[in-house]
Amino acid sequence: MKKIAIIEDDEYIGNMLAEALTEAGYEVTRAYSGTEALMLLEKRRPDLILMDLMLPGMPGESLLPCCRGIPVIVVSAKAGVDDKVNLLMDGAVDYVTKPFQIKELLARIAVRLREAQAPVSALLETEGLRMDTVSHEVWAEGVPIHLTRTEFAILKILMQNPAQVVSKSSLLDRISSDTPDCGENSLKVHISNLRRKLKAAGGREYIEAVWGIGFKLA
Amino acid sequence: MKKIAIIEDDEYIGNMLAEALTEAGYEVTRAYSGTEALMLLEKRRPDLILMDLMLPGMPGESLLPCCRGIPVIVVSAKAGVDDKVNLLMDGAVDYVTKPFQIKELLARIAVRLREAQAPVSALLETEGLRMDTVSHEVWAEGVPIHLTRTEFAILKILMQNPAQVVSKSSLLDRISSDTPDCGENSLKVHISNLRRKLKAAGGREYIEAVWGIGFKLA
DNA sequence: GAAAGGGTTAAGAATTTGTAAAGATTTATC
DNA sequence: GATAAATCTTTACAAATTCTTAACCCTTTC
Repeated sequence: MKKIAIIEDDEYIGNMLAEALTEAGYEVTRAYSGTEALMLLEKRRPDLILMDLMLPGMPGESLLPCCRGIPVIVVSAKAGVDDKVNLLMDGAVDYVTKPFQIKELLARIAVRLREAQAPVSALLETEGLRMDTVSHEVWAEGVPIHLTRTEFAILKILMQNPAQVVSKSSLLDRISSDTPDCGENSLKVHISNLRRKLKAAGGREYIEAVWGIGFKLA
Repeated sequence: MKKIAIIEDDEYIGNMLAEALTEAGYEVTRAYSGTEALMLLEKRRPDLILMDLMLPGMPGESLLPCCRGIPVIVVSAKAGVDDKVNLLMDGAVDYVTKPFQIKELLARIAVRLREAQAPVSALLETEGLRMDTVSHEVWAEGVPIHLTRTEFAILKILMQNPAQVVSKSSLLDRISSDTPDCGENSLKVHISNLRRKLKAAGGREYIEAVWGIGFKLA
């Protein structure tokens, strides 16, 4: 569970934030002044910090350099462009002006927490078929399959339009950047090869021909 | 020099952005439609993307998933909270509403580029391989390896994108700051040499070729 | 039953990748 | 500043993979 620190002296806003964040599944810790915040940073290293600018004892600006390594979102009533620019340049990763919509703040928090984790992958999934368009891997019923560039491109288009008929001309057009010389004849062969590989791994038919129109995934 | 892609069909706004960014020291490339944007992404990997939502041919929402790995800042006239939340959840890293202050946008751009630059850690690790990007040391299965500058740059890119296929053109583009004269032929040789060194130390293959696409770490 | 669309196979053409060696360039050393 | 070492690029060619063509069959439609 991700830990979020709220550094805010206003009781009302602080409570509202704490409630919303707890409900969203975060673990919340709070500080009401700059000195308190410093202790909190040391003791319970939060994954993200929400910081008000006007704090008793210490301006938020002075606190920023102490937060190195932890993303800080500034929540402030100061709406001036120069305020924003200065804070962002000083190390804050985002700046939200009061009054704010809690939904938007939650989304911005999610963005910052999302970034550290999640290795990039783009998964396409239909019944029985799985394709990672980033690593160029394909599985049928969990069995890995080796596809050539063109076969991969064809299957990708079909999987991006599941249960839709894709015309031959549309298919040819969309793979033309990879293989400009591919004609209808050639496409037939690629589809045939693709089917053979899919069946060998998955044990059943995946690509269905729609007479006179094109192809679709079963 | 950092490359920023502007995906915007409005001439006036696009020009203004391009001018401001150029003046701020960025290298700007532009696209005026969704399909154009896709080509641009593939050909010249930008470090950051500024995207308008309402594009001819393709809504920005559909373009977002194709930008994986590159931070996208959405610049839109839609100011609704739900619009923002949806886009941020879909993968955008920030959302700026028109009209906007160019100063603030520049600051937000700087934040995202700052983050991308400061590597999460100086140590890159994948199965069996370890790289210290600061001291320029590399180990395979614990055995130290001496790599040349270009070999190091290539391996670094592959290790920053584990299990992802990196196209040859993208690879060339990203090492061009180190070795501007390196062509596809030369790249083949570097990869070959790199493989030999890795195998001599680690005893197995690490770099895998994906036919017609590029290379990836096994 | 003829015509057109779809499916399969095999083989040669074309493309891409892998490796070695030599020349060109940069960097280090004395 | 000259020489040696290291590194990078080019060239050439072999090996592997993939693409297209062409021929032939089957199925559907009219």
